[in-house]
Amino acid sequence: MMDILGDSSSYDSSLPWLWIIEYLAGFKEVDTSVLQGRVCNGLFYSELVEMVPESSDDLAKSTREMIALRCLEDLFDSGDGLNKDGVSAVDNKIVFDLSQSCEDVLQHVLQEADLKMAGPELSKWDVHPFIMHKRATMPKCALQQLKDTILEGTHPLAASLKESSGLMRVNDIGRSGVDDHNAPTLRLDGIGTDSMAANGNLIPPTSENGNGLSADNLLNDNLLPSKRDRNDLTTEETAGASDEIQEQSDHHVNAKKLKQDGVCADQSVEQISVPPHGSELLEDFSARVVGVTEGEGCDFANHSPDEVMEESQYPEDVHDECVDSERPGQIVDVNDGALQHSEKVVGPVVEKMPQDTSADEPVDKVIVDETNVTELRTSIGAPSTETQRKDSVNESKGEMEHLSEEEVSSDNDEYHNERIDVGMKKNHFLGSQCSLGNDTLATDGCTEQKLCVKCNKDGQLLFCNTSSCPLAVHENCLGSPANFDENGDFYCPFCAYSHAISEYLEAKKKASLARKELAAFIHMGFEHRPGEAKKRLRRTEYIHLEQNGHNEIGENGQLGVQEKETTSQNGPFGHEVTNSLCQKSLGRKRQSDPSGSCVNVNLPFSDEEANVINGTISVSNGEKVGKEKMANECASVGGLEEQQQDQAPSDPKCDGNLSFVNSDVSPVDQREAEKGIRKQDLRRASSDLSEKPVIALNIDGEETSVDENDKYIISNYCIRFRRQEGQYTYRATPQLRRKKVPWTTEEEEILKKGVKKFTRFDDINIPWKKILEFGSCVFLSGRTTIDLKDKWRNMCKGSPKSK
DNA sequence: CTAGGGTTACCG
DNA sequence: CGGTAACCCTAG
Repeated sequence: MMDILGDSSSYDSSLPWLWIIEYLAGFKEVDTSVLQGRVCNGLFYSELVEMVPESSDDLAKSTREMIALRCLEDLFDSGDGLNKDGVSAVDNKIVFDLSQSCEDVLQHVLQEADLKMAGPELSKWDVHPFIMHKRATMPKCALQQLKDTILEGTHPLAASLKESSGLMRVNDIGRSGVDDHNAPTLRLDGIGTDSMAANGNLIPPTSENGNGLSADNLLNDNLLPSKRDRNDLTTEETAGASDEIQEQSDHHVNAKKLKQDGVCADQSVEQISVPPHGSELLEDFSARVVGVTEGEGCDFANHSPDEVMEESQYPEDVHDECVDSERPGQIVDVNDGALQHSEKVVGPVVEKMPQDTSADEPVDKVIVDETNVTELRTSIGAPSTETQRKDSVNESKGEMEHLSEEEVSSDNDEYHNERIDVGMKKNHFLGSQCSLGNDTLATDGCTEQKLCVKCNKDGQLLFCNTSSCPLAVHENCLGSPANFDENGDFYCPFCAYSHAISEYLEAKKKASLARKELAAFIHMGFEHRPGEAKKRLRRTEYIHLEQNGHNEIGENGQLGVQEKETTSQNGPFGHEVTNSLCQKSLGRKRQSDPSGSCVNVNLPFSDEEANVINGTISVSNGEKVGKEKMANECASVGGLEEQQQDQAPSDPKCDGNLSFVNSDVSPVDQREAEKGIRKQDLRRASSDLSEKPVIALNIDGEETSVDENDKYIISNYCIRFRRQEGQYTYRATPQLRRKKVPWTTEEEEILKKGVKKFTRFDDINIPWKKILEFGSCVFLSGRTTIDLKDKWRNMCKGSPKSK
């Protein structure tokens, strides 16, 4: 027998075998990183096989395939797509040892999918449907059976395996009377937080695995919210099933801990059945319920009706992101295992639905469940991905494609979530309607018995035409006209809605593509008349800086498209364009060739001047840091801008068009702009680089000089810039000077108070920072400690007594 | 982080 | 053009 788990002969009882078994048996999405270097144990595997001799072949085969698929998934989860050598790429990506021994299988799988032929173009979107399909066709009963055998403990090797796998810990501790024979239950009964922590096997050893993952990390970081959510479900339900006070206490302790992550531990089962994030939960639910309740039902496709539907209907959308985010936290822990039990008790079978854990935007408004769901979602939806989303501005690459995808992705997230919600709602619905008896099979039974899911009565029923949807309902019970497609097939409201979302997403993609093409078209237009465009740009004093090879207004006058759709009041091409460009442009400055090539700068003054100025620009490493901050801040100016939107410069021509705003640096004092660059002082001159009129180009490339109003905004821009310049480290490159921002009387007052408050009579230094914080609510946002100091100095000059 | 000298913008 | 407020730069 091939030792697919590696060839290490060491028998480390602390290895997380539980995870491995869970993973293998249930296609669990284990966080494989924690298994790195720990999965080699030939003895263990041999024993496993020995315990299930009749299925050992299947075990080996399916295990290898599962692992290979997992490798494939991991690879594509990274978004890299396949390299020319898919397998080697996988090897690089998949760090845990299992992959090594599955190379041949993976190779085979790849060939089967003809993936290698696709090469670099192959995207994970192409792969996931295949993977899911592949999985659906693979048996997993052998592993499930294996686990069962271990847990039953009748086999001579069961004891040792039980212990080394970690199964014993959860199985032996607090097995309750409601255990199901066929479904070895991993329970948390009697295991409080402390005992869990003490149970080394339940949580991967921290230091040993080399991942730096602590138990807490695993619980709090690796486990995704919904996973924890489910844990809560588990514990809560279990508590409910037991009268042991201690047990409940432990559960609550556990729940409390988990709750810290924004999970409401007090959610009822029903509430939990519609979790905020849903995806992982669904995944696990699905897999587990199948494994446990269906016994020999090894057909993955049979497990979750909608899964197949989703599979077929949303192959692209569903799988691209669904695995992405579920992976990091997928760990089979005790709670995880305990869920099996809970599910059996509870009943509702949560189907696998398209997953989208990257959905950082809670879709409260579309949540189909009642009560606390919205709150749940809100509390959980954001954490890990929120920042990523926010980073979109900073990481704006100026690539149309990039942004488009991002935009679509963002939007899709919402609808992925929505679909998840629909699916969950469906399950919840089915569960609540059919599983009055605490049996997950009740759901199936309900539909199999051809009873209306609404009234539980038979009669003239409409059956959802989605292949795997079990829903049957009386037309009268629908509450609205039945949905029939063009073929006259009925689709239940859940499937109909899911399908509608799918179509919507598809349309979104098309729109995005169309816009991309439009951008390309525009780009081409300028390419064909570079001179004209260039002239225009010069005439309008448009400053262009090149970055990363992405053109906005290129040196040739090319107009690349930088757009970022926003939902701001300004519509799709509002301020974010400005911000993005602003940020980008600064980035360009940072990256501009120190040699002073002026090619990327279309300055509003003569070439000579430009050259002179450029010659003075040198970018030191140290400066990069400072400017990096500036760039970031520039992006953040958006917040300010939003606040000022009512006053924000606008030009009718820009509305609805692709607007290109010279926000390269800060906008501007119009008067200064009129003066142009006439000072010989290089410092001033280079500062003035930024003080050009804001120019907006409409889609035709016509420049539109933005209204010169609103110095306030400008001032704030400048202030913000300066603020980020930070601590005035040495700057080789002259910086723009901030606009003057007069002190308000309120500011002066708070300054006085602050000085009084924080300065002792004999103090030599005044803690301006504290004072700034003290009066932060009054001080204008751009004020710095230096400003305070200077202002105080001036105040003292004018009125020495004030101090 | 702060102090203090220097610089710039603005206004009368 | 000078005064002043605000900002900039550098040293410690």
